Amino acid sequence: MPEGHTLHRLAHDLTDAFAGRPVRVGSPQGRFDAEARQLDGQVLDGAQAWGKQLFLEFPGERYIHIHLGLIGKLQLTPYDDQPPPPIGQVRLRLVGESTVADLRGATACDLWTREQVDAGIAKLGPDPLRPPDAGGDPLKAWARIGRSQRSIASLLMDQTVLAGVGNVYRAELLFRHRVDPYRRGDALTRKQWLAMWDDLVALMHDGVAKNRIDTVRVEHTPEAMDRDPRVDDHGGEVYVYRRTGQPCHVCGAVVRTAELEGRNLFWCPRCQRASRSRATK
DNA sequence: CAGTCATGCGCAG
DNA sequence: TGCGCCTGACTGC
Repeated sequence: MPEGHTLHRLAHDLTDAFAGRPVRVGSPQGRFDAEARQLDGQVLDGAQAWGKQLFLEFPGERYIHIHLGLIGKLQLTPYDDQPPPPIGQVRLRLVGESTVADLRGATACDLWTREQVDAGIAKLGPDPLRPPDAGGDPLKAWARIGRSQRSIASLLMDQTVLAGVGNVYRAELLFRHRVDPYRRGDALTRKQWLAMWDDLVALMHDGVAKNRIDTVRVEHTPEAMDRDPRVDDHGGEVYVYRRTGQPCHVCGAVVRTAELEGRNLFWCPRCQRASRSRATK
């Protein structure tokens, strides 16, 4: 679930459901209790995402900073009469007029000052889901990528290079641009990078709108190819992500996987032919 | 029904 | 480099 599109979608949905009115803030699990008490009953000003970081803004320049990590979820549930009782380890619960939001399993849920938010954002690279003049400048990422000997696969997942891309968008972006995951950053051209960025902007906006990651072009959809749709918990239609051992939708070669920096990498060895300058990490 | 693994990342060692 | 976070879908017995 949580790549950048998930957090931006949550920011939008939270603003819709809670902003501009008093919100009950609690921590049924207890771990965020002291902080929740300080915010309980205050008006939520709004929610914003930057990469995979989510910020809920309260009066007095106080922000709830949330990072879902790998297994975290922020679940919004509409209710009519009474909010349903919390289930499991709910670290943060927001209750609005007709919506309840429950946070479980997150890596981070802290109360931050404006200075902490600014410092946190300053560490992040540009976010494809932000406007070019407000944090979405692809040249800031290129300044790092274009002179790096590290692999493009490693660079794409480095949130200080660009913010919001996770393992699915990484694999799919590299496939769509026929780039070997191990190609060195400095072996890409500026033009190639800008084309990848533009594609990422479109893919991730589509992800926000649909709340899932679909990356196959129209000619490679299940309907167009007369094949079965994807059925696992990921759900989206993709070219290579978690398709190890299956035939590439484009060329039929067997999709490969390898571990890189503790994460699985997926690619088609034929469509994404290895370049001469391959990085080792 | 126990075990595995996952769209992430900070920190201990 | 490996663990913690501590959810939840899927797998194999």
